[in-house]
Amino acid sequence: MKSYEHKSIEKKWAKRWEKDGLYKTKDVVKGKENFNLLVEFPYPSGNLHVGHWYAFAVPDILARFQRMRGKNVLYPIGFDAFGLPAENAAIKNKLNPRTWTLSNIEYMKKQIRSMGTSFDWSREVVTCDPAYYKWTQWLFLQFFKAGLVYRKETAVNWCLSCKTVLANEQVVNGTCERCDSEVEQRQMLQWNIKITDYADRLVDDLDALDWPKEIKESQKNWIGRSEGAEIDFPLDLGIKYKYVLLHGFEGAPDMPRFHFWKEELEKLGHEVIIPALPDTKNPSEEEQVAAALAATEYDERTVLFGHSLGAVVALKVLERLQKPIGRLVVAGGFIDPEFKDKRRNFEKRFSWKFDVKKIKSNTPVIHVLHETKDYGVSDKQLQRLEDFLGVKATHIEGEAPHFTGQKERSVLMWLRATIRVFTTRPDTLYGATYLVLAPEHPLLRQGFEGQAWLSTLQNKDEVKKYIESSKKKTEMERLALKKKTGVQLKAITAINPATGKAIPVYIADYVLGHYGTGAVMGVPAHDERDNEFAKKYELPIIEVIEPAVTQRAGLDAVREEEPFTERPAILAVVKHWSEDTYLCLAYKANDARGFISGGVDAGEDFLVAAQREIREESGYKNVVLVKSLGSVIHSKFYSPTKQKNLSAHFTPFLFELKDGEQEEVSEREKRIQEMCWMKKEEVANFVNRDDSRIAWRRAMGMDVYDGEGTLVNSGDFNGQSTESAREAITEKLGTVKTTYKLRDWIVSRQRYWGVPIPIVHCASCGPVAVKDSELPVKLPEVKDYLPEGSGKSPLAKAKKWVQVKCPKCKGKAERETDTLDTFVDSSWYYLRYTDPKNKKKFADAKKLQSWMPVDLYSGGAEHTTMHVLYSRFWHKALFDLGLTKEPEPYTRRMNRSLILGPDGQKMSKSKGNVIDPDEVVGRLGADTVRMYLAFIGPYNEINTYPWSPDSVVGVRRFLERVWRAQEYVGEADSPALENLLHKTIKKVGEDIATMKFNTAISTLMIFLNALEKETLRQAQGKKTLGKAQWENFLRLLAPFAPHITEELWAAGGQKKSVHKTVWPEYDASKLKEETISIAVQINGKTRAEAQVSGDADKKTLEKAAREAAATRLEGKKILRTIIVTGRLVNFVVEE
RNA sequence: GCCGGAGUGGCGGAAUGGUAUACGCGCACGACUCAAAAUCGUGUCUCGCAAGGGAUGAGGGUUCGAGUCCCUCCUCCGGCACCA
Repeated sequence: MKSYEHKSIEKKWAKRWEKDGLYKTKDVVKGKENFNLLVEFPYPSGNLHVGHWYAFAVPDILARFQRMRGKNVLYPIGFDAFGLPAENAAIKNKLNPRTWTLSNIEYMKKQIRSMGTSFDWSREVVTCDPAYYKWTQWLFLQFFKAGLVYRKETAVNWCLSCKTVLANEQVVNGTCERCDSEVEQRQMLQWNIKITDYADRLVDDLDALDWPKEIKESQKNWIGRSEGAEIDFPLDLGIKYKYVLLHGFEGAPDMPRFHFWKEELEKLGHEVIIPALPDTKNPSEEEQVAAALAATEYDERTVLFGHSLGAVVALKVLERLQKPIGRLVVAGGFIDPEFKDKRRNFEKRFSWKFDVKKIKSNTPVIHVLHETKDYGVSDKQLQRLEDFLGVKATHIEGEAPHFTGQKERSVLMWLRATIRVFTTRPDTLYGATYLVLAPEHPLLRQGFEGQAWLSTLQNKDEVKKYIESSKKKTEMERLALKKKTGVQLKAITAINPATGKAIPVYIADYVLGHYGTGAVMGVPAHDERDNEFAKKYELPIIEVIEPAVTQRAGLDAVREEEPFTERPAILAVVKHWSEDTYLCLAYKANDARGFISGGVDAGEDFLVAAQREIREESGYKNVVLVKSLGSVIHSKFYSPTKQKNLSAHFTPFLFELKDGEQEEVSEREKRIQEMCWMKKEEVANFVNRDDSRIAWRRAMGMDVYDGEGTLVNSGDFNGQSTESAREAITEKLGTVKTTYKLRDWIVSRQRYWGVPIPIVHCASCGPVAVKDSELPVKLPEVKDYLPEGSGKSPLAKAKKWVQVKCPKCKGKAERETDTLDTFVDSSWYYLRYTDPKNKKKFADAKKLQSWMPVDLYSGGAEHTTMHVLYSRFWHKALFDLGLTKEPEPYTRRMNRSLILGPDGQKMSKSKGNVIDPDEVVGRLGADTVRMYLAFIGPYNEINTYPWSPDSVVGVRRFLERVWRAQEYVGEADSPALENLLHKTIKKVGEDIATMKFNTAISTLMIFLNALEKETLRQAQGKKTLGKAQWENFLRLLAPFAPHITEELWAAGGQKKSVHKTVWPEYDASKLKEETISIAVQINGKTRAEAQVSGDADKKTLEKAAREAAATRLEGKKILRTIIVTGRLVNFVVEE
């Protein structure tokens, strides 16, 4: 027999398999079920590392196993070939990024082939291939046409030294990943994809997926959905206006919305006039304008508002005034009678002629509000209005179409200055004692919508300075300086809509501009951050929630269905007279630990009651009240001593003992609880009752209670639970709103080496999609790949390429020069695998259907919230467009572990701990490396495994012993090994299916150990193993070590590849052992063993066990005997 | 801080609520050898001479029986992080 020479064996079979097309996958095979196994395709960095082996070679075991189990398996591979490293290398070495990338791919393909993986290379996908990115562009345009893509001024990371935009992942701790220099936030026009439209579905659809919990959780976390309310706080700017509100066609001054606006404006001290316009069912210009003019005097403090036809009247009024007013607001207005739904009878009674010059000279500010679902006013009409007034309309979703709801709050917002806040705790509204705006808040923007709202601001310079300084603050500084800073907007106050009270307004950078509305209400009593801020700026802290806790676990958990006994009570934190210790009680009946507490008798003073309780429970007589510990703490629990549910309302106090004078505590009290003095730092851990914990935190002055409870100081809502108050207060004073942490996906990259965005900019048509027939828009050749300092992509340097004709109007136009984020490329590559060569479609629908969804997707944990989330979104969007048939792309997702260097550190060149797989493969063989990586630990759990150069040798030894074992193969099956073989077949199959490759391998090792023992020792080297047994063993080993098994298989005379054979079946009848050893336990502890036959019944087991433990059972009374067939007998005896 | 995961020999790890430490590495001793390597054999949680006892991060609970289920705490790892 030759020795095991892995090099020649592996080379030989790799060649043969490829020649035979062993792994070519057909889309449909009759009688076979399809199985789509996906691994993340690699970036062609140029060199394969151990991580790649772990990612590709280990799942290959499953792919091979499933094939042997009769599945038609798709195991594809490709390259994620666009991206920065190529461009950086190109800049550095003056190469073409394409050349660099393609040669890397060639090299890596060779390396990947050395793994012995069963990839179907005929389906290879390369994202930088125009044949691929044609469809990336096409899919992007489908989204563009569906309105999922938009351009927006977005804050981007700008590296001051590289003079380019960086992706978030390239910003590490606020500095540039490459050059370590400062990164600044800049506003730039960027292409965005509306992933936030899918936020809800991306969260909700997770429930139905068979994914590990941690992956689902981190996606949920990342999306960060929170439900709450938006509440409007009107501003009092110190100026009183006169509002003239003009109603529309068929309207009247007493319509609910006019009533609402009037009421709200009057609350702020403004004057409101709503003239009744005549002949409202049959209106004429002359009559209506005259009525409006007669209603009042118009001057610079007048705010003129017109709704619908009222807007036309308002414009006419302005035409005739002698002096200007303060402001004009129109909602649902128009200047011509061409409505999109129907004609109106006033069409001919108005002139539809306006003196725009006059109008504009009579008002310094014009606001045009357009309702997004307006049924009458058409886009064309709106456009004409905008053009006419020279003002861009503000698009708002009203309460009802055309702003006809009962309370049109959004209109009100534009009538008066309003700050809208988002909160998840509307129940704490009465405790809002100030407002805070983010420095980026639109109200603060210079010349905000032309409004002079901040004209009365007293400390303009200070505010400006603060805004400037926070803009300059880098992310790093913001993180480092966690202390809250802010500046008050002086002479401006907001009105708390619940209390009607004036509260101060601040700007502070602890409020984020991009989350919620960019403004928050400060509730210092119930929010830690607000509390910190309020303390610093000495703002009032008003408690509006009394904590309410319910004991849910343990012996004092409330008993369901039993009634509660209400009782007023006290809770006393008592400090030692000389030491820094506190009196705690441990209740004997229920393991509860807390402070002294007790009921207050009818008519009894709370302080007196507290002193009485201290005396009764501890015996101490002389106490002094230090302070009251705030509001009542409501607590529901079960009292074992009283044997009933209690609903206690504790008034908490802090006392200090004057001295140690103590009287004897009654026997009854001693039975109930034990008293002890705990050191200050130990109390928090010792006390386990929630009510006592709250009291303790208050005693230590660190309580900001943000839990549930009962409302106080909240007007009509007093006494309600926080839960119901959230709904009730939102209903009355706000609107329900859900916000997300997830932001839209910015896909613009000002980089060369990516997919060109297939859009053309035309001066008259705006951004226009490139025609399908013109796709792909190929990357132009440029001289150098350095980004321009201006933030333009290097594509802009291809001047000729940029100049095109507009696909719509054929006029002069320019190509978009940004490229797409590479996450776009990888958002759909798994779809292309199903039909990689299709020239007419991104993939054929039938082929998609035969392979999608992916059965198992294995990849790195770092992609959980990026690639995996993006591609789920992408797939859902395609689903909505009817391009895919299923709403989720991946049935199962699995995150892979990380392979560390031998020193337990992450492998890196600088640490010198990098394992070169090519070297190890050369020395020990691909089979050894594959198998070692599979053996290192469970593949379906996330962990970190150091590469162990010693352990890898262990696997090599195993394969060498397998090689030698061919010598033991005779003709007749070994009866001694038959049972074990069938057990091995069962276990290995089960373990591979659940990706526990490590235990599958150990099972194979156990079989080989037994085989050697049997052959070498029992049979002294005779050929004991049957040929059939040996071939079964080889088939079990084949998915792990494909080369050596193929060689041994062929050496045994087989012509067909072992990888084309079927997985062995086990014979259930052969799994049973003749004799087994069972455990004999006494009181649950193993004390002896007994040998019984494999099918022994309970009686036999008990008899054998009694004999085995006879001496130990002597003189003991057996109370119970528990018999578990095939396992153990447990005697429960008297101690 | 919040969310998630995990703590078992010297190391990677194994164990449907049922004989804890399978399998592999390492180590020790032995065989083979002039010798070494390779290979093979034996042993290898801990206390104890033994009989026995103890141990799965710590403490408690449920159970005939807990590494596994429940509660409290500690430590480590991952993610998010002023998200209102």
